[in-house]
Amino acid sequence: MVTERLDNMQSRVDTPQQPPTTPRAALATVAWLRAVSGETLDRLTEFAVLHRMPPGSMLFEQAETPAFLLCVVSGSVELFGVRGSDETLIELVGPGDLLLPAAVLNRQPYLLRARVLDEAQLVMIQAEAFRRAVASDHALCLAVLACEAAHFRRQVKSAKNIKLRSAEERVGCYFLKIAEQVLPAASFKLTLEKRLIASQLGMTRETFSRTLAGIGQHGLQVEGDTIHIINIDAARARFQLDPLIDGPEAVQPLAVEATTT
Amino acid sequence: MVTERLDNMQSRVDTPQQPPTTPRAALATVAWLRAVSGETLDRLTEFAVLHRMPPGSMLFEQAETPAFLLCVVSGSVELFGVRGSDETLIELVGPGDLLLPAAVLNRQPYLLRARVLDEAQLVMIQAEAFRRAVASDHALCLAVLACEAAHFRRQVKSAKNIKLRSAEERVGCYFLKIAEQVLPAASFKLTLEKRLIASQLGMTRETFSRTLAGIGQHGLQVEGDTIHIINIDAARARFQLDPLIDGPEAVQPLAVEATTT
DNA sequence: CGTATTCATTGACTCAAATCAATTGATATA
DNA sequence: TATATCAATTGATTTGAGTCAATGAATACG
Repeated sequence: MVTERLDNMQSRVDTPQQPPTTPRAALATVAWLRAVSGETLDRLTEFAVLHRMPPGSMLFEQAETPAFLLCVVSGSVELFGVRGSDETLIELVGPGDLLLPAAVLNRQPYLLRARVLDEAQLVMIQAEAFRRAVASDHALCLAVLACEAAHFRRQVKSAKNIKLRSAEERVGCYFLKIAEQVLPAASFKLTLEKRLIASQLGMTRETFSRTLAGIGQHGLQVEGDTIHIINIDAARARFQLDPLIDGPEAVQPLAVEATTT
Repeated sequence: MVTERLDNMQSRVDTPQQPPTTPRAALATVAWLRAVSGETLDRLTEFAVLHRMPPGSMLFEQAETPAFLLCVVSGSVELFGVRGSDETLIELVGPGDLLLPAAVLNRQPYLLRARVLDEAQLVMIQAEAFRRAVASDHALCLAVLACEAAHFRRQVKSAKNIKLRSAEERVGCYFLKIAEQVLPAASFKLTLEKRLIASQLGMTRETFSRTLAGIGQHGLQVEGDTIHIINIDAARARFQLDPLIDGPEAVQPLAVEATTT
């Protein structure tokens, strides 16, 4: 029995036994900032604050102009596209990830609404301080580029998932992907609320709920928030995972071959 | 009567009367590379080639590992998500844009298939040379970051469009957006094939075709590839453009306030 | 405690959009 | 000129998925 929450998210450098208490210490836990100099991190966090926010906290609203760059240290944040009273989950962001750095860099309005899902620690860096640091520190710029590249690829995968697969296939692949990860466990629990999975997969709660029964016919029995892996081969036969859709997309620091010049 | 093809695309620095004949000259036409030093552009194009490709040419296939970074100088390129014999248009790329730089930077497989739409001139830069240049030149790194940020935001907008709007709304907003841009013209022509618009908007050709009749009831009469703006207010009333979905998303070079340090 | 409130499930029904199929028109191609 | 080929339209039909509504289960709360 394993949980799947972190599968969608960035891995931490290490498992911090005690949470960081300063912005500086918090950034030190972010894996993809490894190559950035201490001085730059000092500069970034000089006027930064580290906040702990309870679930449900609104971090920013769609169309707002960013005042801060937010970095998730722990917990998780949901990013919604909003239209009137409708919300659709566009991205789920976890430890080590930035919240829409593209908007902050470009001084453009946020395209999404951000709300805390699991109680989160967040580093808040002044937007202008962040821009200046990116503009003046090459290593940071490279790291942010890698981060942004990962975000882009996640979006493309999500678009392919939604445009190329039926609702049942999306749900089936979502479960099968987790099942493959937790094998040889015989079952696993969902850590995400079903309404969020449904929204992320581009369907209504009801449709999602209904497809669960259908999934049961293909080796994955759903019982509440527990999924029992009854027949993995049947699931594999019905739902074919595609690494170009279902594969993980981690932030990769840019690696170049040794310069022979 | 105005065409709309370029609306989705990057603007050129200037309108080059004669097309560039060397990779170096080609990169000089790319607006967002303005701040990059001539030496770096020289280094980038040292082993680069400038190719002219006819419509239909396949540039790379999904799952391939990038050997080159491709930069579109003129013409346009379609990027498809592929599943078996199904293709869905994920992005349409025009002059001045890079083809999936994220994959090239990360040495990861392409998530999409690239095919020439309008005869295109392309600069092909060795992948490793590109990575080295980004790793060693801060200005280039910043420029690519801005480019990648724009791509990310385009993807988010597309996801919101598809997940929050009905098929008719997507089509209506697509046309209305162009109509607003060409006003006070009374009509405009589509430069994109309808099947491509349909695919980009996440629907079948047939559905797209049918919605055209419905759109006609709201002030936008479709006749072949010409759209007549009969009643712009009716169209505005039915299809509400949202800048956070329909707004343009150009590559913006990072600007920082003057350092007062 | 009982009582809201939120989430999940289920049923009945509707409807939007896909599918299948045929036709037209336009553009190549032999 | 006849013949493929492909894009677009249109009709008939199916179906996948949304909507509306009711219920149960779990959790929060006064």
